[in-house]
Amino acid sequence: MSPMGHCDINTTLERAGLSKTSQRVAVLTALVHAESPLSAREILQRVSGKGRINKVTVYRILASFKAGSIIREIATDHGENFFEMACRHNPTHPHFYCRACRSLSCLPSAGHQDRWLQEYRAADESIETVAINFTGLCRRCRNEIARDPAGPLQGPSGGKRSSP
Amino acid sequence: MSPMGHCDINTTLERAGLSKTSQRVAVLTALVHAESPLSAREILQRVSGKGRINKVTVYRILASFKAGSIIREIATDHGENFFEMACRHNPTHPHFYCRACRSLSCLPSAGHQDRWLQEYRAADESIETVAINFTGLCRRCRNEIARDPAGPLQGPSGGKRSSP
DNA sequence: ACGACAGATGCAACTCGTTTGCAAACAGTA
DNA sequence: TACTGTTTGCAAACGAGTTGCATCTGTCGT
Repeated sequence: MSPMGHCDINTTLERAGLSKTSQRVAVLTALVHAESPLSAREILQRVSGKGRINKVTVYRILASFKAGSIIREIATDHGENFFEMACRHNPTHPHFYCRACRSLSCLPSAGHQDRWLQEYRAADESIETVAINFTGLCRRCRNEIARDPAGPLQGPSGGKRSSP
Repeated sequence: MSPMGHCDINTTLERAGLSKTSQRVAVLTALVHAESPLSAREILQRVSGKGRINKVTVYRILASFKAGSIIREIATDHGENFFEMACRHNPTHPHFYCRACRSLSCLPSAGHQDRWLQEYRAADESIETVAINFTGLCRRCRNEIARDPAGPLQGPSGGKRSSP
């Protein structure tokens, strides 16, 4: 989907002033190769195979990456946040969040987003980021509901946790 | 700031098919009179004075209000979500979230928001809501940092929880 | 007004994402 | 190689939000 895998791991870490540890390389690699934004949990899963790494370390690495503007964080209802590369190959764009399966996907850029950021920044220099988030049901969940309207996936409202 | 207080409590509850309990009236009143979106915690505080009410009840009431399209929910990094009236006196608009004091405020509507919702809906009917969220430092926190750059409020990155 | 019943509330305990404190492991440098 | 600041792992904590269940309360029919 997104033109990923372009960013060099070493260069990226260097430019952010971060030393090259195996854990940071692993997390960054996972993010660079991700087809869509990843949650901390997903990152931990993908990285656990290669070498020993801890949940806490993942969170700390993500915090340092965000501090170095290597990645962006995308908030969702439900508390679980997602992370994606913030390199020039991946300009800011809207996201779509499925309230049923709680997956996040990227939408084509509306083009306005960075322009807005500039405009609003001029008006009030404290603004640092813009996020445009769409919510609804992804195709798969919509079909699932059509098949079983009484299932665990309710209408545009419903409970928060989908799994018991 | 926002032209609130216009919505009749009874009518609003009735139209959503919700019985008129003292707790629902209290929560709805708090939201109608709020000058900016409120978190569940803030709602609980404001409502605790008037009659007995429980945290869980607040969450359940908010869920039912959202189900009835009485309110909108605004997600933030940090997991704490905010709620605001969704009546016709308060059309959808962007929000600004201060990453330091974690307050949420309303921004003037860019006008695009509802139009976008229509357009994207046409392309993929599963989309239900759009959210436009700006992040940064509010005026107060910016000044605070200027005064004490080594204080608890770091740069555009930093940790999440501000309190110990 | 009264009584019954579905729906709403309170309480306690829980889940889950995220954070903190501290000691052990590590990287970069002298 | 020894030294020193950084990074990691572990366990425990935190806070928002949720669930199960017993109790209470609107609402509706009489």
